[in-house]
Amino acid sequence: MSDARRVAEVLRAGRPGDDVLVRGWLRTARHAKGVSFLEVSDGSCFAGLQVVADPELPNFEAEVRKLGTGCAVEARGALVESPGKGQRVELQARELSLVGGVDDDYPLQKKRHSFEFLRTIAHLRPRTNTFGAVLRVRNAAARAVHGFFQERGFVLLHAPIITLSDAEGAGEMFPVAGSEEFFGSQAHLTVSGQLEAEIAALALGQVYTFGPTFRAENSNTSRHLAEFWMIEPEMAFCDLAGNADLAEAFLKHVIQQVLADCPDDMTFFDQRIDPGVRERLEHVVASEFERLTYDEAVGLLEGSGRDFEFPVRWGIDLQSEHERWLAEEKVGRPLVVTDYPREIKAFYMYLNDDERSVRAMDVLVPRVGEIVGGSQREHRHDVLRQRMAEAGLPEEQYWWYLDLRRYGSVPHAGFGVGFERLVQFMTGMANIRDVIPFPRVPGYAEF
RNA sequence: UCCCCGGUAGCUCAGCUGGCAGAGCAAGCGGCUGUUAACCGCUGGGUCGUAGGUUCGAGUCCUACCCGGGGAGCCA
Repeated sequence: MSDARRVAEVLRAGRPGDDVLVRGWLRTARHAKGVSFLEVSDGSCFAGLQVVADPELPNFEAEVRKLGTGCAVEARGALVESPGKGQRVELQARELSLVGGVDDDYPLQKKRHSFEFLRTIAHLRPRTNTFGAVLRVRNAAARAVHGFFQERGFVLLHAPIITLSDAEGAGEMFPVAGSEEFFGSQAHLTVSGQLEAEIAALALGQVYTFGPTFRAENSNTSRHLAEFWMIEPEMAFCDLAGNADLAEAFLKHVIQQVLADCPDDMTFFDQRIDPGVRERLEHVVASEFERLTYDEAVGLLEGSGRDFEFPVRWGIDLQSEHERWLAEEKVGRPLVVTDYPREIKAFYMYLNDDERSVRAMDVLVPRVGEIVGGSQREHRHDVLRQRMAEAGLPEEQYWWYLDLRRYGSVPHAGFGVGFERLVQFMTGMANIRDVIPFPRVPGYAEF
């Protein structure tokens, strides 16, 4: 049984005089004439613990003096108040042993690396300040996602990853090799758990999925991945307004939790990655989200006096430049745009009485644009059949989806959130490939 | 997939109208009584993304391809 303590706990609660054992990896080693300073990080928090080693150690000359960045060490000794600046306490080593050395071609240096380079060494980048912080924030966000839904009585649904159904409109799918022989039909990796979530919502009332999804789209951008994690709540007896309210509460809850759980990591993002990100997040938590219909949004855009690359007229889908103008300049806070033209949205969205718009919604936030997309679903059997016919979809393939509209159908609604987009928004990281441990993008699936 | 920019030492980059391949950091060695991305000195380190082409001569000019970045489309 180990009596080792985690650096986060030692820095928070350690008292001078404590006898402490820590284990971790050296961020940096500073060797002066008769003393060595080792910064030991174990990943438990942003900061490392300064370990002081002096010549009394039996292995001082033979081992300690040769320690460098990346070495795995184990240090035991007394915690003392630090006479130097930069840390409250430090560990005066009584025993210091090298657990694993590093070859001299260790690629991580005690200096800034480009994120492009770090991606090529994804097996080592979690040891950097930035990726340690990203992974801790990602963890806190995932915990907050489950916490939000669990507190409200939502049931977690494990949607299938291999699927025969083609969730229309979501994008290109990865085919599963050998699926024809094995399953008797061509199967693909899922692009969305929404249709299965609807099944569960119409039995359990309120459910959510939180799992990997896959898009074979040839998208080369800083906001797209071929494999990403998506959160999809689905609620029975719920309309579009209730859906928007849930999305607003959800975003505020997750952001608030991350700010509370990861203050040091957020300070780093605020100072070094994206100045102002913390204030932006606090603003989102504090503000009421604006609600606009698509008609109103188009009216505002047309009256903006701005010369957009893509001209605005009723019927177009809103472009990135339009979304950002609305969120950043016109409204200055998150907003929910609802009731889009039927032609630009999916077949399963509820058709409004005007018959030209559907009950779709997008949540737009400053800097990122669309972060949540959802809708009230079409629950009327005859209307859904007609919409599928217009979209050219075969009823045979969606027999069970149509069945749900014949047996106890109720109004229901839900939305989807890309988890990495959310982490991007919260950390201010510019490229989505740098907020997932092992990014999959066109031409690249290493690690 | 489209438009623009880039690829030179382990990393970050400089290299002019074509003419001997450079710096800082890292690494190795040495020095320095308490450092904070410590500091000082010395040494080693190159298929200039790949393949063709032009030229007496190509890191530099041309073509194709690969990879990366920014933007766009698609979307989450």
